[in-house]
Amino acid sequence: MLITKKHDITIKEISKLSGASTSTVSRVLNESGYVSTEKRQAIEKVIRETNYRPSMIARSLHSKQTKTLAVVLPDVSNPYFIGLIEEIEHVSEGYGYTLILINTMSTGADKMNAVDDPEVKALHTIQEKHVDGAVIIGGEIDHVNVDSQYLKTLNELNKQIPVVIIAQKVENCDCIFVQRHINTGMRLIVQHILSLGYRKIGFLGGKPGVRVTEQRLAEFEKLVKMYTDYDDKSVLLNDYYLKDGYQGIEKLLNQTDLNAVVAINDRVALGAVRRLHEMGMNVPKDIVIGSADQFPDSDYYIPSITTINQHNNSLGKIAVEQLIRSFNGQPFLTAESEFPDLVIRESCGEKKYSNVLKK
Amino acid sequence: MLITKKHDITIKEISKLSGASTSTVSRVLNESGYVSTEKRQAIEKVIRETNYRPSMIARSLHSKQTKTLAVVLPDVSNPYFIGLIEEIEHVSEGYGYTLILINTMSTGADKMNAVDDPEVKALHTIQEKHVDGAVIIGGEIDHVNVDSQYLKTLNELNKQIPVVIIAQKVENCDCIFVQRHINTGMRLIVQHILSLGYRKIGFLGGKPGVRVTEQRLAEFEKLVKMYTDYDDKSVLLNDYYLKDGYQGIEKLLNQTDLNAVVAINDRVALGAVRRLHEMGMNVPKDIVIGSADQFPDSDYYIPSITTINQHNNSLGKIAVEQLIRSFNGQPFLTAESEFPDLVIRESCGEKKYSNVLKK
DNA sequence: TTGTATGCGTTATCAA
DNA sequence: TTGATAACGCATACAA
Repeated sequence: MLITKKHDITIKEISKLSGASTSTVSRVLNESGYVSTEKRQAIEKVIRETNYRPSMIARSLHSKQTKTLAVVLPDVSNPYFIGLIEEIEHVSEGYGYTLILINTMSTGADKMNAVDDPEVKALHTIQEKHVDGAVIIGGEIDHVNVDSQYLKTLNELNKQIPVVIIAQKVENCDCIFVQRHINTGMRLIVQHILSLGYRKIGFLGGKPGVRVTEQRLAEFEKLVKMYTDYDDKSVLLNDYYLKDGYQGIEKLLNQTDLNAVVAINDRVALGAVRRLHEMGMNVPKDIVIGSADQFPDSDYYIPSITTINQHNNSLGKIAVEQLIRSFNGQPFLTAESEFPDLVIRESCGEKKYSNVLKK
Repeated sequence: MLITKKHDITIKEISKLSGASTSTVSRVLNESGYVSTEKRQAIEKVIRETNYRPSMIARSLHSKQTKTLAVVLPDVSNPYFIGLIEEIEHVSEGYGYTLILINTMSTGADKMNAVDDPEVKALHTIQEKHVDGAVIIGGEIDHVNVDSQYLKTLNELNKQIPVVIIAQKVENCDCIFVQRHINTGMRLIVQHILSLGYRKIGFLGGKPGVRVTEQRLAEFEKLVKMYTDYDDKSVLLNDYYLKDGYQGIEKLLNQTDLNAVVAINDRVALGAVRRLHEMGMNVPKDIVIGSADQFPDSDYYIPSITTINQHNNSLGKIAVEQLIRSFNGQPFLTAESEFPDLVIRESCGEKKYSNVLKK
């Protein structure tokens, strides 16, 4: 059974059916120029009856804009990205833009050469689809050493359409950057734990070679060195997922003795809490776990996670607005997200636990 | 500072620069027809140097296909949908299709009239953008009484492009449906709890008026009535989120005495577990909580949630493949997801707790 | 107030 | 093997 879909109705047919020229139909479509009430009503009637909708693609060919934005990210299943997508979608919709979503991790292609690199491929797709602007979140651009081929492609794309990147600024990249406060969040959580009296503090999660992670680690080390005898065995980097907290915490505790751990985010924290539970240790009684990056739902965990609200979603709004400004030829503002907040919950315990300095 | 983006390079300019006609350039672009090695190399050189990429929108105007699929869903922050998006993205990418994402809840518009209805609007957008096919997940179509205006729009869209809906089949809708096993999952979890010996079992979460929820509830009631003295006070419907489990469990226990609860999904289950914890009750010792729909990560909760793996993601793959089949004029297969599996974890306890019939 | 003609970037038909 | 040219659906400049 071969399915034959009905031929799309065009402005020409509306023109014929209504006895007006295509120009006149176009005029009522765009509410531009003068059209007699008589003709207008006839045309509107036909449009209604035929369920006609002008083709955006034909329109785009003429107008040079597609009213479409692209969002590129490595992993839609990551809560950090999901919040951003939601916000970007919401704001874009408000401005009349539709979203194209590209999940670069989903390709699973080996990164053998530039052509097969999913991120480079994503940029090519963007160019072909002629979106009006693009938001890029994380991925290659987050690396300490950004692949030069990727960077080149990115800069070329940016010559054609405005590209906003949600990440820490990269020197030789011409795109617009929207970033989070770099060290504030980490400082807040580490100082909280130090203030509670803990002195054997570890760092868990995050990928080596990723700038945010390296920067957070540096800030962590700076602070911890200030107040404790720092031991670099108290650091374990792996990745950002639950399993990394789960597996990592055990390794970390085998390496060194700790009574507090800062996890790179709530997922890693949850993974760690779970493993500790299985090992017969209670959080926060036996060991406290804080997180440097709040994810949704972690207030429902047992224990709930003491963490940092980085106001990630505000980045999404800012990103889209920078794009819109760019369309209008307005200068972009130097953009940073809202100031991070410490969110005190259960996983680091309460004041009462901290009357004595915790060795 | 007004940003002037560089004029897009077109096939014409490649033609000029390479000294060949646009036809010839088009031929090397599409590897169609014969082109002398000499010309081909000249053209390829220019393409490389100029970084030229053909405009998909101009191509689409001619070819009548955009190589784009639309995905419409109510709420991207819902883990059930995220898993599907991920799968749909992955499979689509494999077939060379890009995704447009429409999150109907994000508009927040009041559903006062059909024109402002975000879901109807989404269908209009799809039509305008001339995507090749659409996947619709949940939303209005899930309601017991589907809005007639919406249904009409949906059927009209389906005349123009293939539309796959991931939901239980609706009688007067002509689209292709891809569905989950209706009652199997609920049966598995209820029978598990009954088998453990519990006899005072409640039902928590899900929205009244939504078909999946009503069907699951019906199945729940059927089974529970078979083995226990059923009391309709043991049912509380509200919604699908954490807060619904959190708030709902308390109300439910105020209504009636229970020693087991089936939650509509893992999020609701987690919300309930958390509230019970705060109320000083232990899960599973004081009360057991099972879930009818597995979400990611619930194996890390404390306690981990005993639940049903509905293999939701397989629906995403099936949906895209139905679309592709449709493009090729192949008949669609009656599609159901994989058979659900009971996932025994901690929240319903273990065998040892069930030696005696639990009143 | 309305209609004709042209162009947008590409592909395909048809000659050459 | 190659190059004009028409066509895709729409918007606009220009005429009428």
